[in-house]
Amino acid sequence: MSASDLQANVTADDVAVLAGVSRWTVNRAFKNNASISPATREKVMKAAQTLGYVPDLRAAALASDRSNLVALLVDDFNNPHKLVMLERLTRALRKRGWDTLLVNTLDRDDAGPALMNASQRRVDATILIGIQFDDEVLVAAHSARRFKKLIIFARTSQNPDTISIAVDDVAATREIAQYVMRRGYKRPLYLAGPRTVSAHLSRKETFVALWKERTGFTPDDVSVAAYDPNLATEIIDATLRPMAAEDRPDIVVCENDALAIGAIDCIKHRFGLKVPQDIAVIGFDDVPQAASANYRLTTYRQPISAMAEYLVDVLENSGTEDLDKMFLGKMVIRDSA
Amino acid sequence: MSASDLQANVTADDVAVLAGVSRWTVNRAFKNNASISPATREKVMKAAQTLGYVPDLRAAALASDRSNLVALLVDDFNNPHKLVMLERLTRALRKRGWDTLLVNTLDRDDAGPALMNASQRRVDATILIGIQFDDEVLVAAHSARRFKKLIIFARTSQNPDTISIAVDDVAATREIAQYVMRRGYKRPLYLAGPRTVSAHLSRKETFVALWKERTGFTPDDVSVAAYDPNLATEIIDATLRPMAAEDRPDIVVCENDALAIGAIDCIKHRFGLKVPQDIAVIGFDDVPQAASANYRLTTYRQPISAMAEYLVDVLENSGTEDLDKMFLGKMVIRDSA
DNA sequence: ACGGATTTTGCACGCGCGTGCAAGAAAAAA
DNA sequence: TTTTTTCTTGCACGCGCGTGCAAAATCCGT
Repeated sequence: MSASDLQANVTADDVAVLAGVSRWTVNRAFKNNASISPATREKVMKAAQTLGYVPDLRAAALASDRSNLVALLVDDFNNPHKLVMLERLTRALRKRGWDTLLVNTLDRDDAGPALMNASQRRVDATILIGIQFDDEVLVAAHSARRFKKLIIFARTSQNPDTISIAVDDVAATREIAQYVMRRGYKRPLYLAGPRTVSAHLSRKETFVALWKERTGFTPDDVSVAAYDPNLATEIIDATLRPMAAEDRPDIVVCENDALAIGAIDCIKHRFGLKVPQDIAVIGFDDVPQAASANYRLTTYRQPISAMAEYLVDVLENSGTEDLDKMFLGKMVIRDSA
Repeated sequence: MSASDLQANVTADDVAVLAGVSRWTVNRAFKNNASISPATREKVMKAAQTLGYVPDLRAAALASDRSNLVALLVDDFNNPHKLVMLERLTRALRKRGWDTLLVNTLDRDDAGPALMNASQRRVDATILIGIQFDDEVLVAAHSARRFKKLIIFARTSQNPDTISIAVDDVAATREIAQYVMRRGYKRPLYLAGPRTVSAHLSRKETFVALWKERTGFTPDDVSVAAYDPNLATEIIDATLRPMAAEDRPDIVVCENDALAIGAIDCIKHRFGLKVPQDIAVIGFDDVPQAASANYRLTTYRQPISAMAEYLVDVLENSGTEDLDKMFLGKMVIRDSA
């Protein structure tokens, strides 16, 4: 075997021999705040380099019971906003030394198995970026003590065993509602996604309550089974089709941009109407394509990066205090409403 | 401690005691093809359930040197097609017992560290779903024997140390070129993404060569630094702006849908032209929004699911034969060309 | 009920590293 | 120089499970 031939499994012991130190010193050289002299560290690193050694994080996790690994459970890949969240989260996590296990919750009944999956990897935290997880699963999972931390990202949850990092939906919805009123819209239609257990805190309920309180009228609302633009297109079609032109809503307020985009497509292409002149549309999230010339969507931007950073703060925090946090986003006014 | 109180760290030993078997029998009960009698397995499983035990995959990976874990390196979250690939890959992997480590390659120089990251977790394979990785990094990484398998997904690579699972770009581009000619377009403009090392096999080069061979004319081409619709919008704007109307291309052939969508936005909203009447557009990938009423994009669909399934086949294959595979997709004709 | 074929179960050892402390070396103070 | 003080290094033990084989249990036909 020539000198340049690298072995498949180089361990810290091999490096130790070459560097003339103990195995523990080798591992210390790779730790950040370890007490080791610069000279030794350099010596070790050089030996490691020639041998092609990198520490084995499996063994480290096993020995220390800390994996620096989080599981990200995702159950909806139709919403383009998920890609944004994935990017921001993985970026914040990796920058600060955390790795991410991406778990696709295959279908509605797969949340349990997916959680168990994460549990078997002994991740330090499990993060939910979805909407279909019902609270019962969470309670069951957490009461089994299988998760050090269970974090609901970008969705509020009043489950006490859970840490929720999300935008303040009530404040956001209030801002949206005020904008809609201020612009003089009279007949809003609320387009919502799937109904979850905690629906009484949802954007739809808040909007409807607010509108009724201010105007005395209860606005219409419809919902679809998933945050899928195509479903939005179909339900708006089905809703507007039988209406006389003068009965139509003058604005469709959507729970998020995925729905708003589907709604706009429907309004423009199925009915040949103009947005916002005939029917305005307002979204939530500010997905990348909301800014495109085709949509120019008025929407509400969540501070995803700040939320992701806070999430890592939470991970690095070992305390037991209440870590829920609500963020404020801001409206992005474009041309659709 | 009450009976319903579950300990934090239940090990196979605990379950073994409760079930009255040995520790090894407990772990066998959780293995798929282990030789164990149904009765014992059930007994073990019941004990495991009451204790809330699940096997520790870290320890299993350490002991067996197989992790059933793959790393997915992604360097571009702008292209909506990535979300599709992520979904299909994680689905195929998880259905067949594999977990996924999602690694965000933060910037251009981060490919090396990202690879090392995966290496430290001792993943069974590393999958690249990006375009900016240059071959040198790959060669260096693989020659260090740090990866059991290095798979390039949805992009061809002629690197011999690498397994490439991709659509046959030459065949696909030929089909597209033939379609463009058959429809009578005369002045195509090719819109490409970032130039990689292996550019001589790329869609652009193939298209340009083919067009020249058939017509004698070399079509114009432009490229952008990332597969970002906004960049596509800008470059098309900059390209068309100074042209006399009669000099404009009659079709923009795009390396993928992300660019095509940006091109359409530009053509329609910056120039007020009609697609396809004034300028046609053709894409590649068939992203979800390509089907939307706004775009109705003619494009080429890759068989991502089949490719993902094949990828898992490759993972389960321990042989050393050449595992590269080219897939054929199919054109999806809509209204944009 | 018995001998052999087959299935099921138990176990010694190792996977590679962390923890926490104690011994040793180096630097600072006297 | 000697004594403290501070840094640096070494180490026993354990983390939870897999491997491969041998012992035990079960099965089958007769």
